[in-house]
Amino acid sequence: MDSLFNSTGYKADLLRGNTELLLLYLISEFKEAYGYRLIKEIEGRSRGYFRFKEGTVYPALHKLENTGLLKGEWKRIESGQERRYYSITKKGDEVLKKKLAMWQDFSAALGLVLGSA
Amino acid sequence: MDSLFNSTGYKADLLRGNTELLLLYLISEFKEAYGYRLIKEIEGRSRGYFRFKEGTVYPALHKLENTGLLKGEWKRIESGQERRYYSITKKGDEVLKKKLAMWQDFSAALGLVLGSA
DNA sequence: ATAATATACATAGTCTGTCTATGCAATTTC
DNA sequence: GAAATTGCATAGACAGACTATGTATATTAT
Repeated sequence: MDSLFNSTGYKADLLRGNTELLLLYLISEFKEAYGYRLIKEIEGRSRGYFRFKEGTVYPALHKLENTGLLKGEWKRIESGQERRYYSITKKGDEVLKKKLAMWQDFSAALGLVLGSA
Repeated sequence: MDSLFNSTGYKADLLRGNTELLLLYLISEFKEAYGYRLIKEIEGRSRGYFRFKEGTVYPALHKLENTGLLKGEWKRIESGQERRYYSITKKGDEVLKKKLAMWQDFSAALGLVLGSA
């Protein structure tokens, strides 16, 4: 199939570069969050628009941790399950600010070209 | 270098999926346009923000023509140079409308998550 | 005159983020 | 006890934007 859409309902390409922004933003807001929770939170806040794939989120979190933007820690909850909790680092906070500004600049520029800022 | 930016000044990832939107939009507005003109027009309208690469635009135009969204035609101008002029097809116009709506939905959803629509 | 810049198009190859698909394991709900 | 949910993981496919390079003519600057 050669559709504009994929299983998520939106074009995956649009997400490029914004996944990290969303993850950093929410982890910063929550102080501490784990992958599964983030997937559900993003889906909820966007009223079901975003439906992040595990194959997108977990590798992204690993990368953010490996590059020092997040700090991860395993915690065992009452039920016995393990969860990896992430918190944002100082460096991560700086990158978050930059990515936010980049998104705003980008969408403003696109609006300029489309004549409908 | 592990910068957030590339030579264009913005993160290339953000452009993903939006290049075709911009090209279709401007060709639709101009009725007829050629690659080099589009590059300059997009740069001008975005006040220098977008600086499309030839390696991005020409292959994109070829793809849009091959998939029937654009119709291309060689024309020789007075100076003797050849230009390939593109016009939008009926199918291209439908896709443009969809892509515009997709962009609006996407940025609205992102705004919801970021709590700053 | 001639060197540099602008116009105008082309394409092979690289890079990388998202997706698909699959796997494991415990818990909760039907 | 079967199915769905929670929770994490990763290999491989895919595709779009980039880098780099090539061609050719025209214009501007020195």
